[in-house]
Amino acid sequence: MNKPRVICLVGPTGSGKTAAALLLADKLHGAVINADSRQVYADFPLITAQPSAAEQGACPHYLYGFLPTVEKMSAGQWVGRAVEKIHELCAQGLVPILVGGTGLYFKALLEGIAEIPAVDAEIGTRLLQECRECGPQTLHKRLMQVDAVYAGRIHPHDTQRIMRALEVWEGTGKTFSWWHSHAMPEPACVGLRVGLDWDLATLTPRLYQRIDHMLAAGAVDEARAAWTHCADAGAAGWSGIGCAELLDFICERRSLEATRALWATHTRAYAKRQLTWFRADTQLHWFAPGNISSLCGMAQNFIFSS
RNA sequence: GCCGGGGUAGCUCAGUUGGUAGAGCAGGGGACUGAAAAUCCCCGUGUCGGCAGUUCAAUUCUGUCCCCCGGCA
Repeated sequence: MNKPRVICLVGPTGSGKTAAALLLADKLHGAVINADSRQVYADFPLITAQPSAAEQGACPHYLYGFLPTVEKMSAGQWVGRAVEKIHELCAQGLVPILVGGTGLYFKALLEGIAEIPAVDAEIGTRLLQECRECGPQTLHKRLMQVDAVYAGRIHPHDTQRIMRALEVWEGTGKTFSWWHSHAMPEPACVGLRVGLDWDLATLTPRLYQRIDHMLAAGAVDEARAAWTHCADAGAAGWSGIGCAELLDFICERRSLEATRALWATHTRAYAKRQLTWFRADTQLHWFAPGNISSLCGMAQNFIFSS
């Protein structure tokens, strides 16, 4: 059986993916699936720039704004949900259009992500405690003993990756590297990767304007309401750019002006990191933001001439 | 006008018991396998406010001038 064909639309934050996706959906008779790790949160539709109600009404949209702020999403979980949706849409004769800015999610979907069983959360908690006491280098040394290959690829200060590799080792009895080479699934679909090409300097003023629009449209109220639902600053949903900065404003730790400025620089820095990720993807086809029709053409070709 | 406290990297500041200086943030580049809007790596010459003096040597000590912030008038 042939694998489903999907369109993967990427680009840095604020690059116009939402509008381009609607055009694509119209041309291809498609539906949109969110591929953004922040737009899954129900409490932050404005701050994470989820498509508006009107936009979502233009064609079917999935995996937007459904997750409570306390809950975590992960690349693996997301792939599971996305693949399920892809099959559903194909069965309905709709072309799946995956749209978002989370590079890892696309990579996991299109190239596979090791099928590692869930590990007991207690292990992670314990490791983190140890890390606080002894520092990440100590744990990195331990990782070096059990999985020199992976340990050699990451930096001794990269707490997050060291923790993950150690918890997989302790929780499954196999090393992280072992899972990577023995448990890679066949990707569930074939995707055309198209991206909206911006240079940072041109994108930056748009990013700043968008923050002003969000503020004018009630971003502060959105954050206040979210805080009444989840008053835990450490919750997964609060780590989004804008959310954390706004929270400090709400708690009167920072002025609105300073909040706006910080939010802006963090957004810009994030767009830069996204550009770095996407630039390294040799299979990605770039399109000028003003040239969506070419993008649609390539997508039509990919979907209908196979 | 007087008395304090300051003027060092784009910003906030540290420091040099005299041998021309370094952190965080910002900025640039990069990595990226279940937190990825995360996490992490690499990149720092700047009249150390101006001028003069002491000294082999001053950003550091002295004098003076300019500017900023408090307080007193």
